[in-house]
Amino acid sequence: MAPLGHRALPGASTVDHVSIDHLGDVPVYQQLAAILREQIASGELPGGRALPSHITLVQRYGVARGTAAKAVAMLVDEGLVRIVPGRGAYVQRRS
Amino acid sequence: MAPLGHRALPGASTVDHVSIDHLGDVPVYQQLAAILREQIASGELPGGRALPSHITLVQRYGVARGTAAKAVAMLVDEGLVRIVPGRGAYVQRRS
DNA sequence: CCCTATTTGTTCGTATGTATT
DNA sequence: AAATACATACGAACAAATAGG
Repeated sequence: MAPLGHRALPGASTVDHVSIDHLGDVPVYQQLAAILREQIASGELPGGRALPSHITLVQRYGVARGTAAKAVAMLVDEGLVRIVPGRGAYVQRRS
Repeated sequence: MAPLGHRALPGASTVDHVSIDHLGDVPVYQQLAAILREQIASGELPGGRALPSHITLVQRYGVARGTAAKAVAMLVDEGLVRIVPGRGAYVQRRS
């Protein structure tokens, strides 16, 4: 069994973002949720702003769409994000 | 149990919940396959009806998704169920 | 009104890694 | 060692809602 792609994410583009560790103990969807949660907390993703789409997250972080959806779903459960059907995911405006 | 013909509401599930024994000798996926097979045979799951999704089976019987998939795959092999990709698993219409 | 594109949600299939028996 | 079971992850396909042309 091939020891899974061990390549260190070649597209390590301008680290405007944190990379995902596909080999560590922390699940990918939890890592991605943590990244987005941090961007919300820091104001990089302010209230009312749309989150990157699933497809964008897939391209930007190298994860599967289902994994991206799972990460966003976590933020929805936490009340940080609101889904608008057919539109996208938006950062909740805090009162 | 499960008196046929007294169904007031279409979606009202008779909670005749058969439990899975995770400690016995019979593999979980075989137990689950037997449960579904019985529901098909009894008409509780008639021809054309969609089987519960993997996720539903996970929540309802407390098994892993892979185990639920394995159980459904058995019914497919037996010709009792037909898979429609992206849709779900449907009970075969018997002639 | 119809068509297309975008986005989210959900489905099944499959593979991997780990733990247990 | 082998079978079983679970969690995670990726891929592909279908559906519904929305928006714009």
